[in-house]
Order: sequence, then C-alpha cells, then structure tokens
Amino acid sequence: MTPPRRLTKLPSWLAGQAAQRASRLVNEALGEEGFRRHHFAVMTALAEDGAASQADLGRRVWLDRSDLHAVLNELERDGQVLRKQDARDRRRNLVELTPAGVKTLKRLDARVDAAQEEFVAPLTAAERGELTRLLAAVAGREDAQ
Amino acid sequence: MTPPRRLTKLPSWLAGQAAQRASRLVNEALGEEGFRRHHFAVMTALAEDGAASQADLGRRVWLDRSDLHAVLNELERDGQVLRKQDARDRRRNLVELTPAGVKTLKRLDARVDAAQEEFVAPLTAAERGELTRLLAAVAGREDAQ
DNA sequence: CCTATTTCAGATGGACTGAGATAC
DNA sequence: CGTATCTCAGTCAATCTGAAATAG
Repeated sequence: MTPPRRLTKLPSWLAGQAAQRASRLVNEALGEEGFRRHHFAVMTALAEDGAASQADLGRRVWLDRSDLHAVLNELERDGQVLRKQDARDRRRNLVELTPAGVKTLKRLDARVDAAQEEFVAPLTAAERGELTRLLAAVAGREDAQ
Repeated sequence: MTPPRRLTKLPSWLAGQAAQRASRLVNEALGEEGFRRHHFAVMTALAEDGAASQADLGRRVWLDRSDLHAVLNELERDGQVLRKQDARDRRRNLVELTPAGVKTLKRLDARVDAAQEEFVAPLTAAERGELTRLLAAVAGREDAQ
C-alpha cells in the first residue's frame, strides 16, 4: 500500500513518519535497558554540560518542566541521578549524574548508536550527513526562552 | 539554550524535533478550519485514489483502524465524507468524499501548503527537494501488511 | 473453521497548562 | 512587589491492543 503522492511530497508528513520510525527504534533499543528517550536525553545533557538545575535542564533538552519532573523521579529512584538543593539559590535542585549513571549512559550510548545506524541504513554516508544538517535547520525552536 | 551536541547530531532526535515543529505548524493551520492532521490525510487519500473501505484507507495513510474510525465519525458528522455499505462485501464501508468534502479539501490544501512553506523556510529550493527525498528514504514502513 | 472488517473499551507515552508553595 | 523554581493535578491528541459482532 502506497500513501497518496500528495502526502509523500509533504515535508511535514514525511518528517512525522520518519520521526515515528526513529522513535520506535530508539525506544526499543533503550527499552532493553529499562529506559526511554527522555531518560537518555537528560543523562546526555548532564554528562556533556555538567550538573544543572531542573529548569536549566529542561531548557537544554527542550523538555517540559512537568515531564522532566517525572523523568528525574524515575532516574533518581533508579540511582542514575542525584538531586541536591543548591546552597546559593535554595529554589533550585542541582541535578547530577551518579557514577552508576555514567556507567549506564555508556551502555545506552552504544544502543542508541545502533538504532541510528538502523534508522539511516537506506542512506549513504554523505546522505546521512546531509540529512542531519537539513533536519537541524528545520528543527529549530523560535521560543528560545 | 543549545541542546547537547550529542543530541544535535542524532538523526533520530533531530527528526523528532523537526516533526514536532512541523506538526504544530500544520495543526495550527488546519485548526483554523476545525480539522487536524488525520482529517487532512484521510480526505487527501480519498480525493487522490477514490472511495475505499476503512481498512484500505487505514493502510493507505498508515493510520490505525481504531483511530481511523474516530476520524471518519467526525468527518461524517461534518458532512465531509459518506459511508455506504459495500454491496459486494457487506463487511465493508465504502467511504467517499462528498462535494462539500472536495471543497473543504481545497481550502485545507492551501493552508497546508502555507504551513510547509513556513516549515522549510530556512532551506533553499534545492535543499527542500533534498530533504524530502532523504526523509522519504528513512520514513519507510517495513510492516507493509 | 479460519480470516477480514468494523466497532468499542481501554492502556500507554508524550506534550502541555494552571496553580500552589517556596525562594529570589 | 514581581519573578523564578519545583511540584502536582489534570487535559489533550496520538498510537496501539484486545475483543466482540458480523460477514466472507
């Protein structure tokens, strides 16, 4: 069954289908370790840029404050992440990766890379770079906050 | 706030962000006429390939039988679409666009095109074609059904 | 008997809003 | 005072599953 030509020429529709397939591949890969996309995004942000408040974390990975709250609860319960009150601004929780979290992230990284490989399997190396570049250009958020 | 480099180099993450932005643009455009993405996809399929059973329609636009059922209820209540029992296979509903549906679809087409334009605004004409081609390559479904 | 179609009830994950409590 | 942070409750569209009723 082939979708209507009108749809298969719409960048928005194609982006939706591609994202859905990618999301499924990544979630299946992470699911084998008991995690989902958001857990990976948050842990990656912490590993790359260091500890952060929840609000900053949310802005970094474009995650809603409310969903981030739930994700951190799960990561903390699991010992991957630690919340400490910021001594200099007591409104904030400073969130940091635990050593266990660092180890977990290494495993997740490998799984995610494998999922990417499967996602872009139909493309040549040059095309993969091109797709990444073009997606970055249209993925931008105007609400920079 | 810039997302972690690790994420901004992941095709899957970029596809998700791009799709979310595209979806918002399209839904805002269609919302001004009181419709959503799925209504447009279904009406487009009917206009392009003619009347079809619900099951066939679902396979054409990669929509779940259950969600298609809800979408058709709304379109039918609105007079955009008609369900008739297929005389040759009485399990099936033959779904077709009404004349009102054809008129509505023309307006939606214009709205959707405007949203596409906004979605790919950062890209040159050549890049837009390239993005469409690459997305089509990675959007494929292996579950052909 | 087995399969296909339509319908229904519900689970699930994701994006988002509003409001309260607390602290700057 | 206004603003920012974290938390909690809840809405909403979307994806998908299981099962019943009907028909091939």
